[in-house]
Amino acid sequence: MAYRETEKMRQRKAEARQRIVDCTFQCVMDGGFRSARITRIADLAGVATGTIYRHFESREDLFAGVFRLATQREVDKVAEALATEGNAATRLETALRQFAERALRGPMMAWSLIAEPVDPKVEEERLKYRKAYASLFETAIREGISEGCLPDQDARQSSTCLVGAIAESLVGPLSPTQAGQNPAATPDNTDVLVNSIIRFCMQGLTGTRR
Amino acid sequence: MAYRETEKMRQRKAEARQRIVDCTFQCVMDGGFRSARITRIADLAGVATGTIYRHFESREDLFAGVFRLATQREVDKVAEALATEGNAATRLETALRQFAERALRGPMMAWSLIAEPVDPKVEEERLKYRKAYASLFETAIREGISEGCLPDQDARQSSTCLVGAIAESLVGPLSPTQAGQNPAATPDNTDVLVNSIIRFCMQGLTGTRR
DNA sequence: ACAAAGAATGAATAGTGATTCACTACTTCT
DNA sequence: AGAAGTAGTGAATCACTATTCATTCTTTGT
Repeated sequence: MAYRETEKMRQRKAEARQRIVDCTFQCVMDGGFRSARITRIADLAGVATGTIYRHFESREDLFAGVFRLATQREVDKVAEALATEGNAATRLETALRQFAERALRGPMMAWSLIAEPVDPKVEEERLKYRKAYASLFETAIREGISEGCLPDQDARQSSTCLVGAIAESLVGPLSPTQAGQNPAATPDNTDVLVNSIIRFCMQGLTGTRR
Repeated sequence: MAYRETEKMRQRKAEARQRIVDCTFQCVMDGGFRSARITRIADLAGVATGTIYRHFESREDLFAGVFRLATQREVDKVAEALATEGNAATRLETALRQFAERALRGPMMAWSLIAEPVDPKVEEERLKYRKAYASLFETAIREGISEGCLPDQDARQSSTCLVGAIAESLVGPLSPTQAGQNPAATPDNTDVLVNSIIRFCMQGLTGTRR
């Protein structure tokens, strides 16, 4: 034998792979999955199109991976918010706010994750992503119930409703309108929007007027 | 001149058009928009593929039209439920139930309307469709507030949350799992599901424990 | 320096179905 | 019956990119 993969090579490959992922990220942030072309990604990453296929099964596969990564970031942030001090209700509120505010700060990516029409494999990831959120919320709701700060309820159902209510509330503001940007995104507007979403959600959870 | 469109012809064309629409409906009910092929639709309707293009600008256009029709049906049903006797809260509850039950009764179509990844023009229709629901709910909420059976709130925001909460709760049960059918759809399960969705929604609206 | 691998390349290909359009068939009117 | 126009046809074309793969370039060990 004469060639054997060495650490240096392994690393170089890993870097290329990372670059591909990063550039895909970039493309999605710019125009969503639909408009992200393999050739464009390859150009940005400084590799040939063929090289992408040494690292990923297919375009869909690459996208699913990137979707999962983007997702993980977001879910982690929410998990973090749920892991702070305070009673469950407060923590849930913080987490919901985190979710909404982050989405409004990176609208194109958020739209892609929440609402952009995507290929089946990516859609599958989206289902998982939504379930991940729901699971986090569900756990917190359970804690709230045993803590006594939330009334007894179907925690799974409530968590699903939370995810839906936020997602739907964001779809309008996030949807990329063809010409120009949304008028929405002032920090002021954001606050008002987020607060009223949260109000509904917390009422739904607590059954108490806010 | 020698040929002039006559009533008979107009009618025959209208029938063909209708047949095309109906068959598209059928295809979508079977497998969603993505898998609905123009050739298949043409075959079912008993016309040549070219004929479809004498009636519709494009596939996307045809689909958008069908989406809108399907939507109209659903929205009308909800409007109907909101137009019955009783206070606004009760009517809203009825309407929410109507929405959810109808969706679970025609799961593939409901999934296509609510969550299937679709082309941009169709997605546009979906946005309108969701707004249509939200508007209906919004009006009812306003009525509820002035009737005094609902507390003061941001009616637009609450209505959006309602739509989101229901839609999200249905996506799981509706999603076509590749192999075989969902275990979900017994009438019994349906009731439990629908009731818990409604509970959350009504708590969100009223701020009162149910 | 050379041989034996593997990695990278990117022009060419391929798969998919929507869409076209030259043609035929039909309707209407004189 | 013929002229003039319209509707219907469906095989051929087109558009679009993801994907391939024969070839070239690098790396590694002797």
